[in-house]
Amino acid sequence: MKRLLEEKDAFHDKCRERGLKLTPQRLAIYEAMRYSKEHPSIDMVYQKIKKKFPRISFDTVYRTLITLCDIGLVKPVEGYGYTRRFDPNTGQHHHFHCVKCQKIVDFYDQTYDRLTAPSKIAPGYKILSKKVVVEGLCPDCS
Amino acid sequence: MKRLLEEKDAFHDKCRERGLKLTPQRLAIYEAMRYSKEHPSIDMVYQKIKKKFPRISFDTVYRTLITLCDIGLVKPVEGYGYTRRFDPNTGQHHHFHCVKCQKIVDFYDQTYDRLTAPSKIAPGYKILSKKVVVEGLCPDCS
DNA sequence: TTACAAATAAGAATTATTACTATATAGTTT
DNA sequence: AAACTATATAGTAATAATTCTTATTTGTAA
Repeated sequence: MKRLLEEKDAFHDKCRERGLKLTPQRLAIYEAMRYSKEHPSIDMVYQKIKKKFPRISFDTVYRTLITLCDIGLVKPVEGYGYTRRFDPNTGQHHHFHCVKCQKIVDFYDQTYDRLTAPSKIAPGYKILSKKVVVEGLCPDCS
Repeated sequence: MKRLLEEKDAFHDKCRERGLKLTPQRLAIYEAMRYSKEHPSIDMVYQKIKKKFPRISFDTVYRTLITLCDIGLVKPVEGYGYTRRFDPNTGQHHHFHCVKCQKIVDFYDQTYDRLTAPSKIAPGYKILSKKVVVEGLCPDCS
């Protein structure tokens, strides 16, 4: 309970900081993302939110997810040509993609975290993030 | 010139092997991909091919790129929610993505190539590929 | 509590992706 | 070299994803 309140406040502060209004829709979208594990698409979030806000528009969910990316509360997930998906986990981690069912699984690995940028792309390039993407078949599909 | 012929033959053989017919369209699409450096989208390939084959349909380009992926001559590129793009480089390499202009740059790094799969995702998961994706700003954008 | 900038809903427009069908063609086989 | 047949293609239509427009509503700061 305390944790919930703290997060709500963190979100509150982040919005304030950026001059964004704290609307119920925006908060609901953030919370739906925050506790999701499935790296949802815009439509998946929209379907979930609709249960609480039957009158919310798809566009609001769409814009809000982009906004949440802009302020760094969620991240777009790298994908292979299907729908865009989002990740509430903004910390350093890596992804496994199932090539069959398109499931995306987070994993943590210190070796991967410690990778340094190769010197070849260093000069002129400003590096913002590095991550390892593993593809294969998940236990359900293999 | 010799190299060109060899590649044409390699393509020829690969098609034969899979029971695919060697059509001028298919060859043109393959060659357009083969010598591209920009990780083109379906539409980029279509626009290029149209100059040689004004009557080619978008669908043919679309289907052919999927076919080329199926037979392993090109690979879909991991992307962040924009249009699907393809890579003629099927060897082990890694990508830099410019977050501003969406340019994708190949790079090679032996340390990255040698990464092993973390034990956490080993049991049950069948790993097919691993690659490092670096995001940031390219020299033109930074 | 009022004014105002920002956010929303609703729907339309745009762009991307995929599917369908009649015709044409590559690669045989006769 | 003519005919055959399984694919492949062009043309177009359908579906899905993304973005824009406009009128209205709502947080927030004064």
